[in-house]
Amino acid sequence: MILKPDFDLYREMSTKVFQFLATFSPILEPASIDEGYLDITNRYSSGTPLQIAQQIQKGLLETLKIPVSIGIAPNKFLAKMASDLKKPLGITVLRKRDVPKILWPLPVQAMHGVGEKTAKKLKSIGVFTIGELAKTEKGVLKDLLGITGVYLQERANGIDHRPVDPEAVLKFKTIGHSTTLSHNVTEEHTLIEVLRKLAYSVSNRMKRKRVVSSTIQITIRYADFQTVTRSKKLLNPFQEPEEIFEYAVKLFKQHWNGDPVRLLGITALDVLNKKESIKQLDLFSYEEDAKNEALLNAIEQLKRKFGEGIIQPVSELLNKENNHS
DNA sequence: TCTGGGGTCCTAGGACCC
DNA sequence: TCTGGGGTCCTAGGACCC
Repeated sequence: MILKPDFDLYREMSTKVFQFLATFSPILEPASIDEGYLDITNRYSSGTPLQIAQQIQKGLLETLKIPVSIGIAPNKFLAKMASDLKKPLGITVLRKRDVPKILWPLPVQAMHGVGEKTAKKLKSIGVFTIGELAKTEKGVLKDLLGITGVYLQERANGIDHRPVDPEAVLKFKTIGHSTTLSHNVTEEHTLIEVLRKLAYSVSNRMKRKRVVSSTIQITIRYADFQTVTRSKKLLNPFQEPEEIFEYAVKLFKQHWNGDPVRLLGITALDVLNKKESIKQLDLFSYEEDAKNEALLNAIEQLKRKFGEGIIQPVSELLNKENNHS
């Protein structure tokens, strides 16, 4: 039976699930529409971790008819791995001391964060399992994969210092919309009309979330699936649909090579809370600018007289006193 | 498996500055 | 006229995830 997806419904259910989870601990970090981390350290009054997990699983199944799998572990990585071990309606405890026995025999691809490309690179140096990854020297992995390699090696050893961050949802960085066209399109005016619709969607979402952005990006996917992104940082923050449309069209006309297009997208990068952006403007009002200039001049003079070393103490003092005079 | 839509994080080169 | 060593910002793309 083929059904149409209904993302409004999924989002609504997702909100209910997270509201329910929040009753167990305020330290809740949604990781996607259907996954999240809950820090229940110091929440033992509600029961043991296993009892809490059972309450969550039972509660969600009975009230929302949502079956979930839960991983209980000392950090985010192990919890995620644990939740994947038993899949429908599982509860899995993964202790750090059990990592060698449970995780190490698994192929590297089973690790959260290792995809096809990384697995292939690891294979090229003879690393096939999580255990082999855990025992590989960090320097070797850094050369092969950069900082990601260092993180992966730590995680393969059960180490993950990332906190569960309930503020993370508020720190979203991009808002974008894209659409795959029903057929490949070559007519410019048709493509521009698509950009107009996308611009309005992006603007709507930005307004709902009360953010502005000063960097716009467009995505063009050609018939052969080759995908190109082009971005531009602008002088002033934007939020209005007509602004977004105008800049998007500009970028599109500059960079479209005329070939048939399969997908178009517009994304606002580096989005900023509107309140914060106003605050920043306030800080740099003319009056403040004048004060800052006087301050910078004073610092310059001190630097000339006493050398670079004077800068640190002065700025620390200013921070401490919170008094620019 | 001929591939939807929404994201995050990391890398790297070039322009520019002191 | 060219040079070293340190840094930031902007832009484009890759890998990965749900």
